[in-house]
Amino acid sequence: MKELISKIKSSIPLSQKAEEYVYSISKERNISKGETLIREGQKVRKTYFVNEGCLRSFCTDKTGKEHTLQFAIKNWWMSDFMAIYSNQIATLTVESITDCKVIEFNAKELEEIYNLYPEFETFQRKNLERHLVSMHKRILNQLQLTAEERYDLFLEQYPDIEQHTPNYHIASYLGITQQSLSRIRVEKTKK
Amino acid sequence: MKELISKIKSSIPLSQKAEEYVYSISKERNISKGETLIREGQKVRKTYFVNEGCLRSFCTDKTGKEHTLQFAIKNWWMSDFMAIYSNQIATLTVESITDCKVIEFNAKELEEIYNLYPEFETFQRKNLERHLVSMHKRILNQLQLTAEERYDLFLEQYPDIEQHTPNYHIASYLGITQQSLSRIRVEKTKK
DNA sequence: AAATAAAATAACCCTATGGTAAGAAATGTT
DNA sequence: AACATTTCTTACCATAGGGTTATTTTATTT
Repeated sequence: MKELISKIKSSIPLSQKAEEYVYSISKERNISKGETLIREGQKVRKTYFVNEGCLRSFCTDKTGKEHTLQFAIKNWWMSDFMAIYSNQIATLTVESITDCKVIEFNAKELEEIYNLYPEFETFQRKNLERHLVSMHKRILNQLQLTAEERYDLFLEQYPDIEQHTPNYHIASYLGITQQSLSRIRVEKTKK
Repeated sequence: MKELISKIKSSIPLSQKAEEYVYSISKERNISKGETLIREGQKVRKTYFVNEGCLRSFCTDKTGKEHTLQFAIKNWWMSDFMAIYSNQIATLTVESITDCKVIEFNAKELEEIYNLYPEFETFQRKNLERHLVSMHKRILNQLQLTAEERYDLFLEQYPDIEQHTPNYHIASYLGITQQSLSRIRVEKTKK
């Protein structure tokens, strides 16, 4: 819990009571590599804050192919936000691609904090802003960069992920096939 | 202003004072087609709420090609949120693609409402959630749909935009060239 | 209505990426 | 260490979409 609280405290003032409440509704969990935290088609009850390791969210299309929406590393939130915010069944699956330390929140209880402690709503609003910025950048990158440029950027943004996840997950994040990524990687070593 | 207030009131309770404050810092503006509201490279001072018409935000790459990030129709906010939330110079241009009625806010003053009226922060948090959901969907569509499927979806989501904007803006939103979109449209009429 | 400008389509060929399948390399398991 | 499984690479051809340029259509201006 330390991690989240220190993160919160550095960005907004948080009262003793608010801090205690956050403790009371959260649960530190050690997740081992390959666990599924949220499953497509089921109700989404949890939201996760990553302290260590990496989570991945993806959807599966009709042909069975996976498409990675996000990798969440330290200090990022992860859930199926489409499901939570629109009150629908999960369309995403969330799984751990490394051993992780996460803080688990019940999504409903997290909603209720806002009424009790407005300072927490400020914290969450800022997280949403940060998340939105990151999604805007992602969309623009997808529109204007080549697959190779996107891969370079990915390596910059997530320098630690490459070692921990198979390349086809990265490919599915970049919007290309495993084979195309392999080709790009090979050409890179030639240069 | 009526529009925004009614929108706010339907989603959250808003005190008389908060309502008056929102009035005091906002300005109704009639925008004619083709005006530039935010310009790439300049400081971003304004955020817009669309009551009528349609705004478009886009970035321009090294080769001069435009990439459309968003179309904003009734009840959506528009600005360069990357610039505002990261306190940087605009990388986007925002222009009107039809005559519009918008409510203009000074972005800084909008920040200050949150301290004065926490109920406004709730409103804004919900807007951010809605916006985030829309971006997540957009990314997943880009990853899993063909250009033609994305175009079909676009026509569903923005049935009124097609008549008001040149096709190359739509193409730049879909991530394809004007010529490819033309090809898709022609094939569609054959079917 | 004529002239001009802007947008859309068409036709060319080219390139990046996809699909499939097979083999090589790496990793995990007994 | 041997085997099985997973992941990565290679090679083939197929295809969607890009770049360029020309032509047609539509919209705008005079």
